[in-house]
Amino acid sequence: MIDIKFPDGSVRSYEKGITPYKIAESISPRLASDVLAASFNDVIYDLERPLNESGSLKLHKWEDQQAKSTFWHSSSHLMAEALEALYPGIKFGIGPSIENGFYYDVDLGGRTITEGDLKAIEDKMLELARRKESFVRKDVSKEEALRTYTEKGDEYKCELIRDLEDGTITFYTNGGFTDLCRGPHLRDTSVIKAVKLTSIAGAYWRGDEKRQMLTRIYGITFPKKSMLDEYLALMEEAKKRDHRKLGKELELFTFSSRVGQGLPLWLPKGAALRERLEMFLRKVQKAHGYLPVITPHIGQKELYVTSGHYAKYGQDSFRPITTPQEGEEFLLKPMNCPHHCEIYRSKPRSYKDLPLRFAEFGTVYRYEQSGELHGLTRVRGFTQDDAHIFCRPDQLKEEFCKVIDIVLYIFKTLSFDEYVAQVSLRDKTNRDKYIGTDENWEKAENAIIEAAAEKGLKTVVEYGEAAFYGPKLDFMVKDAIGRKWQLGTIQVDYNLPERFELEYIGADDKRYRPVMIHRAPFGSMERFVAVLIEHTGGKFPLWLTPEQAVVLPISEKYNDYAKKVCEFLNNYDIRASIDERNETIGKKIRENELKRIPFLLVVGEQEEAEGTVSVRRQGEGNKGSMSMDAFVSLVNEEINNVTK
RNA sequence: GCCGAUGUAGCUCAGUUGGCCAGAGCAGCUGAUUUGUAAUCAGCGGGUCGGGGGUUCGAAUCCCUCCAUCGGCUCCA
Repeated sequence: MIDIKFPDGSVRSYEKGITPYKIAESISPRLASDVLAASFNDVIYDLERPLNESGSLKLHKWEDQQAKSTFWHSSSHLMAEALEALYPGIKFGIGPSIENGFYYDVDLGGRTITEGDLKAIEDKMLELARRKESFVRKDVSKEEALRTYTEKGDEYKCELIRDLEDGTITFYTNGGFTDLCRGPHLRDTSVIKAVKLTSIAGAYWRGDEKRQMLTRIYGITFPKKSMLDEYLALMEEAKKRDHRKLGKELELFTFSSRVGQGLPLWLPKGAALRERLEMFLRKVQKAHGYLPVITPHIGQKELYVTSGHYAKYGQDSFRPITTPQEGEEFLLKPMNCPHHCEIYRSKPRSYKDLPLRFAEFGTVYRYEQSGELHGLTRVRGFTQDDAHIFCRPDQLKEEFCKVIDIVLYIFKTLSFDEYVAQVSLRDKTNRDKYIGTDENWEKAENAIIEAAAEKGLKTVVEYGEAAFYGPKLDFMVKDAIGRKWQLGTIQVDYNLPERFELEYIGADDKRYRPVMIHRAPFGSMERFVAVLIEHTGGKFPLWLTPEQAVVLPISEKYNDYAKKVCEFLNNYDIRASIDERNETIGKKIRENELKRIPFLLVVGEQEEAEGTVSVRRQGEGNKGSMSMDAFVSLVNEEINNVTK
């Protein structure tokens, strides 16, 4: 007998060799039908894999990530089975589960698959799923595994097997398809009820651009048809919120192939929005002791040779700008830090001067690969809400805490209510990758961890994700429809102070090296505006939105009164305009609703007589009429509630 | 940069066995209408069919090339 401990702490005894599925059955038939995978001593197991020792067991239903990943991994095998049936001789790369679904990389020989073929593959998958084919696990020797795939002529699998250790290799079979796989898998295919193959793309074998390009087919599956419908509805919603689409519709920004790829042009409304965000941040930073500085868009090549960026990125980025002066070369700045280091160096610094916090909305240029450009989220010219804090090592933690305060204040004001912070630390097994002393790293990593804990941040720690020059803290927010975006970052840097030989004079009159913190709560104005558009669906908060109200005269007879209303509001710093086109009131309402203007003020005979406005809130309909003063208070109250 | 797809009016999109002057809706302009909470009516103007080259009696349609966009891969100081 073996003892199985459950998450609630209870322990039950079972016969040795019992499977997680049988255990689920012993608890309740309902559980047995819902359970998709199990974790035994924190390792994910097949439900049919015998348990031969005592340990702790958790049964995973769909809600658990472990269940989803098992479900999708099995789905990728199901897709592979369907593909092999439809395209005999096809070769397989890898087919893992991913955050939303799964993919499989395949080599079709000379054939191609297009979007039009996906339906047939989906149908085949559903047909196979209904056969209730079991996933059967089998241990094989390395020799046998190699022989199987050599016979099949699948060099990709052979390569994978060669990297595996003998004795750890397993095959899984579902129906007529057998795959090299460590598992785990579902009991059988019948629980896969809904299938959607979402896209098709090229992907290099093992992510190496010098190697064979395989065809990657993406898909997602669910245990219920209704879940697929929900998922597709969410995708639709995401499409509606796409910042590229809304940016065009709301006239916020555009691109021109004549200006160049990845170089956004901000239209008047977008510029107004962005400027307001900058003002907001400037105010917050001023209150936190930041000192605004301004630096040029270019710098001599030597500056970046000193910083080390030229050696690392010089060949792959914008090339130097030459001048009539022989040998003179300038670079577009790819970052603001070197300039800020030179500001630090502009005069001797005392330990009493620190921390120094230099802030700049600094526009930088990076030659991103053309295929990587995407709307405003990935561009070649962008403006960082940058600042560099130069401090003493003993001030590091406190400064970190203060930066976290700013970031959280921003999230709160802009209603990003869900977020996690990722702490990126060194890869402990490979210290050569990093510069700086162990002692400093230790100090910095602890400072970050402690600061995050003190501020009550929900964090995940990632080892090996630190930059070579220091550890960092990145913020990921969840938007209104649950998608995750990376925004702000806070990074510790020991490298640049060293390279620029930054110093301060200590209390003992000796020279010391300051620590530098890079931080950008938005990341960049471009990226942040993109995320804000997708988060709000274009319905920006009242204090931020380019146009707060529009006055709609019922007919041209009331244009004069509308003008009076508009001027009144403008006097109170409310951003209002008039729609005095000769159109029906219905049409004006429709169009201004679509422009997501928060307040529509209808005025006609009655309003003119009473000196009122009839207020309509975007998306909420008619709110009745009120005096102009009352409307001003209504707006101001809403704004003050958010930004105070 | 690589693989695949796409590119027709300001916007959304029709238009392939290659064949009269390339279409629609919305937007725009002109006029009528003077409107009470999500599209008033009529008329008019607008397109190097992404650019360039080629095949053909004839190209939006077929081929080559370049550019841009989209989905991925790789990358992200």
